[in-house]
Amino acid sequence: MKSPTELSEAFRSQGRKLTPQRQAIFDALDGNPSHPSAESVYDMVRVHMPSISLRTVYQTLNDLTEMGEISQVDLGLGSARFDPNNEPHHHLVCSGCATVFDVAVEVDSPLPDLEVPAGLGDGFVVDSTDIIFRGMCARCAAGQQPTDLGPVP
Amino acid sequence: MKSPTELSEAFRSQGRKLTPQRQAIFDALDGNPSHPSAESVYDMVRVHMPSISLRTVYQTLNDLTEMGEISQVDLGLGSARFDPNNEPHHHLVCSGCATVFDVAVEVDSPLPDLEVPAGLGDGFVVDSTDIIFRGMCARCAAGQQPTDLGPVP
DNA sequence: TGCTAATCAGCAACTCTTGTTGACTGGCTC
DNA sequence: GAGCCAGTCAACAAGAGTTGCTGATTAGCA
Repeated sequence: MKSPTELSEAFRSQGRKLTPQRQAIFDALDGNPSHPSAESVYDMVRVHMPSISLRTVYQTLNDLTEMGEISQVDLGLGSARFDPNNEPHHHLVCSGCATVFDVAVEVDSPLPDLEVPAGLGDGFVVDSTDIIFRGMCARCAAGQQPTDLGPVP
Repeated sequence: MKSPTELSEAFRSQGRKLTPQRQAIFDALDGNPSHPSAESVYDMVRVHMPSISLRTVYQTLNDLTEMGEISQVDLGLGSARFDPNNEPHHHLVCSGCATVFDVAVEVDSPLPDLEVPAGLGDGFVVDSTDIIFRGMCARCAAGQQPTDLGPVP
């Protein structure tokens, strides 16, 4: 993801206005290795700006998603997660603490080998491939507390 | 998935009661190649049993999931989908009509090649791998109406 | 400084799902 | 067949997550 400064420029260059609320959200996302939910971003931003509303956080996250600066991923955790990592990657999801890890995996052009029920998926054009590895992170597997990143609600 | 008759037996053998509502739900799922949502199953069942409640459909689908007869998948479509296909498989999701197709894909032991940020996901034990191919089905890509299966809401 | 469109906060409402509750019923025993 | 009871039912409401609406506020520009 771009730095907060670069994001500010990108916002301005698109005719969007730069507000303190948005800057606070940029800061919260900057260098954040977790995959925060909107609620989680809201909590982080409220520390410095208690008056901000959850509505504004959703709006700004959606704006960033529209601009392609972050991506919205649904990992089946009940809420959408926002991912500042724009490199091609997939996800490890810990079923213990709901922490999400990025992971780089090469999947070699899977489509030619697809076995699709006749008449159903043939002719399907694949735009993107999401791979989600579910399991337990080392800490949870060891019965310890989740990593320092903690559960991202 | 088992046939409605086999499911009835399975229910009885587990001490669960067999009600007309449940049988109607078994029938709706039997041989259903789509990946219906609870609401969609509800609609199908209501054709023959208008008095059934959505609550009962959820309850029965969850019972079947608990019994391992069907599986619940979250494909980021806003609602859970129930998948009678118990064979190992992955999913094609059409972003046009939200139709879900089953697909058999071999992914060769991906973990050894994982590149996980140091200190984060190392030691992660993978239980299951979900692969979701997103794109357009042939009909939607051609700008036509969705397949006969129709949009599964 | 003043204007204007974009943005804000707050509220309500929406969708999906599940908890609660009192009434009903399938399956068992007698 | 009658009676019992755990399991199941429908209806209602509520919870979580998200978004639409609206009047007030504000960033950015001239």
